[in-house]
Amino acid sequence: MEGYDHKSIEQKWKKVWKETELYKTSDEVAGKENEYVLVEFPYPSGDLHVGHWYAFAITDIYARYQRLKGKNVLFPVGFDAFGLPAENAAIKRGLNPREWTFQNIEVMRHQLDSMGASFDWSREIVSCSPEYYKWTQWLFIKLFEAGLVEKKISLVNWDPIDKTVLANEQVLADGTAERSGALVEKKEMEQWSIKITKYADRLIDDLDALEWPNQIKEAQKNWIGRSSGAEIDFKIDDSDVAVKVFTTRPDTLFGVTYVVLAPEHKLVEELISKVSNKSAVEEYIEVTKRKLERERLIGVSEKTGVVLEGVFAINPATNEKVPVFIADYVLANYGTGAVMAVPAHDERDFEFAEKFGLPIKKVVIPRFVDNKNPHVEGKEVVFRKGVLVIVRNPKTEKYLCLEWPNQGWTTFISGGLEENESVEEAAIREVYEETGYKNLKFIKMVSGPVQVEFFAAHKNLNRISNSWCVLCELENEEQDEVSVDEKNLHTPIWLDKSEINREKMMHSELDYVLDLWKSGEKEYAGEGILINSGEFDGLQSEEAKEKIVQKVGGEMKSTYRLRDWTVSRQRYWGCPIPMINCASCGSVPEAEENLPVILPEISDYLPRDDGKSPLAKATDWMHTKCPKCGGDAERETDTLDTFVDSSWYYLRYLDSNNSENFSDIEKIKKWMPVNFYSGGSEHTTMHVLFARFFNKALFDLKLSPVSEPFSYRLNRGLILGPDGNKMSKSKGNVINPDIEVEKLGADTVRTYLAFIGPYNEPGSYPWDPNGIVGARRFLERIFKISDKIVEKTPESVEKVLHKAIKKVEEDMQRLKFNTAISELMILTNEIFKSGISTEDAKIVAKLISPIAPHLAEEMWQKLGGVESIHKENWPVFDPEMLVSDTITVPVQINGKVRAQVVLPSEMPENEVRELVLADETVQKWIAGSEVKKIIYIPNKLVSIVV
RNA sequence: GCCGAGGUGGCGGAAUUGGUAGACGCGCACGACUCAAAAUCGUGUUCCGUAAGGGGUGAGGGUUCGAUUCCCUCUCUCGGCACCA
Repeated sequence: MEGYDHKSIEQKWKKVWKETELYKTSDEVAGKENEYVLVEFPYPSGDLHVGHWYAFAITDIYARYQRLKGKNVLFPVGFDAFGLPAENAAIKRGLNPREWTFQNIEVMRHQLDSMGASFDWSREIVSCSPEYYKWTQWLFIKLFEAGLVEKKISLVNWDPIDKTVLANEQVLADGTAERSGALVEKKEMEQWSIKITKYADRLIDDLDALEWPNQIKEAQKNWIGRSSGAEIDFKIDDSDVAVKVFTTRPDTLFGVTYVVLAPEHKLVEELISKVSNKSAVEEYIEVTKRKLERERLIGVSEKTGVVLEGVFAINPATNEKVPVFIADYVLANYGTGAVMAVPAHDERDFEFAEKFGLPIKKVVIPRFVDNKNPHVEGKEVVFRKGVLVIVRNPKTEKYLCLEWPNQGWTTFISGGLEENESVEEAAIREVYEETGYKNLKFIKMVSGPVQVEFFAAHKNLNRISNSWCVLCELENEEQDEVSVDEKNLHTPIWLDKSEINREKMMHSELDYVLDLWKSGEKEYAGEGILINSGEFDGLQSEEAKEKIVQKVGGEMKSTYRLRDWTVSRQRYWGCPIPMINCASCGSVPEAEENLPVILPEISDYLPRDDGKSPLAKATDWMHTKCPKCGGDAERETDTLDTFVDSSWYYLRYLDSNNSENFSDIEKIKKWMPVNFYSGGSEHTTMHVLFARFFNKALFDLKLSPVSEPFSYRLNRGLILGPDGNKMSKSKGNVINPDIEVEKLGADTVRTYLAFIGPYNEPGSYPWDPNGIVGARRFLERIFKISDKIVEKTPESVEKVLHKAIKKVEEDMQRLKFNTAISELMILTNEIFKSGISTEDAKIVAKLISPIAPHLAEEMWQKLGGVESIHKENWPVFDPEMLVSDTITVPVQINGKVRAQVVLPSEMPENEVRELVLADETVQKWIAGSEVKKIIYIPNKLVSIVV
């Protein structure tokens, strides 16, 4: 028979599929469930790279599988066609951005077509077409009417290269622009902004119900960055103003020793008249202003700041006056722009306090529950103040410990404080009582109190002990006899520092104490038990938080890292913001009947340094009438961030040709939410978050029937160059899929990419030029199955076939296309050994059809199929075929596989034991030893212990 | 620093509930076919060892008849967040 000619096969079937409109999807098919399979629509850069293939062709496998499983599958495609590259090409090469874009789209349509993907092209959308952006504008106005859009002067991210404002999401951690790489500047500009922060809580909380990969959910949570705490007012002494601070640790309020304002804080202006060091304060503000945002972010270096001399804030818990500083470690745009500083319990405050010599007041002590000696229920609970003594012998450099033979512990010496006794006195007394050493010198406190909860076995009671840790030195080794009681309990031993072993130490707090002993005392940022906090002493942090907030009249509140979404872009190639500025009416949306506000043709696309869009040059277009009062007015000349276009496109696919509405609610109801959404991980905190927000807002406006748009989201992996690096022209490691398709065929590229690794994990896989040859070889073997046709499928092949039906089905469902293909390879190898019947070969064609649709269709037709294979149903496996009469079971002896025995399946356990023990190899291994135990896991293995 | 995902042959990866670790593919080696090569087909391929046997899933410990899988400690890689109060 002739060889596998991918070119003619693929051309032939693509044509047939197109002519028969095989993939045109109805909104409803009787008896079929709808399944919406979506891939992020591509930007028409004009070049379909391997990444697009990985996105679309592999998702197509899933779409085709779902179709075979009897679902009515929608798999649409379109173009996210507004954006900077078009405009930059226009500027650089004198092209019209529209023409440039549509030319690219034309090229990409052909490339996308070459995949043989089951797109319903009749629903194609192009976001830069007026038919589409009319509805982007309409939805923008709906959000405006709902109070979710506002124009405000804000400090924005200005990209000096692209000369436009960027959303926070478009600025990288090092302060450079994601697109241009320019160092982003902060500018105050009047911008349109969408209030995504109003939805912050729902955007976090609704994630819980979604069955998405954890990484995506966590990344979104981190990005939104909710922290729960409280806002508390600190009155300024001798005035009627107050500083509102945000804190997550109201339980440390009694430990506040100063208050810090961000240099940009509004109150600073007001307070500056009162300070006696005005010039120093003004200078500091000037200096921090000049520091770039980036330095402030990454700098992390030395704490700087200046005190407002003569200004004091009043701690509402204690009524103490504390100094007020301004310092740039406090950020103006987070929380309230002011913090209460608790140096004892916050690392940054601690650093600052050390540098400025401010007092450090400890109000929380760590609390430990000793898991090795937990409280025993029913026993008395006794509280005490205690001491933990580390005794050093300066001559030997060894440390004194006690061995408790009955419990197997080694501990430091510890005990309770007696009435009117100081910690130091108690330490020296305890050492004397327990070891007889007479001459001890107190050296220092290793730690303040630490609370530990444990059961004191020798006293038969539960203890809660606040213990101080003390370091003492032995002045000489003079020693008295100790009491018999003490002697029976424990023996003193001297250990090297390195021998003091956490494992053997009695109480859990020792980990903490040992750390302090080594590194010295610093701030304790954890939660614990309150001390020095008046009526709240002894409470745990969690409980104290609410009570303290209540007492001082504060308010429990959350703040977010998430900022509102600035959507104005000072660029040409985008969706015009459909707003009109009227001198008398203010900002007014364009009347609905006048939509779309068409993007005018202009000749000069160059962005301007003054922060205005190139559209400001289209004066005819700009001058218009106010829709409200009819007076002269001007159009908004900024365009929308392209993320607005892509925040709703999945709804437009459902009704892409509707000229009366953005999308018909009845159609949306049929398809939403999207069942499967494949995209790039770079969009986790951008597009996916914006789209979720948008859809939620539309849900609240009753324009979308669901509050979450995507019931499953997958961040797909990355295909690297053959050298293991990210593909890039400069590295010369770019694989052009068009060339691979030409050489080996679309089916081969699909198979290879599906086989390269699991699709449901965002791994990165190098393109292996040999690997794709392997995929081609496999398809050639599939093609040659027609040479292996026999009258009746041999039983050995039949069994493998049914196993494959089951396994491929499972793997497709869980997106492990790599193992599905591996199973098909095993099946193919078996067929090559023994042959297969025509009818069963047709099943094989079905199994491969989602992966290699052209080849499968060709095979199907040659085997006598009439209709398209892609209209068939997934084969059903016969469970009978999966069980066999005999099974081979491994025999483990002492955990090692030593023999294989062949058993009839369903053999009773006692017979299995007999048979196994009689086995020759088993005999050899157990000869001379006594069989202690035999474990039989039916049909799995036998384990013998001797 | 916090949060998340990971670490398995020369390589990509498999092992779905604790049950024969390394499926399948690539590469490599040998063989068949060939004057020869390519293609194809076949055999082998975790490491050490001629073998018997032993070691082995980032490291160390634990639970278990049995651990890549569960628990503890540590380590490294990748991703998100980060002077975020």
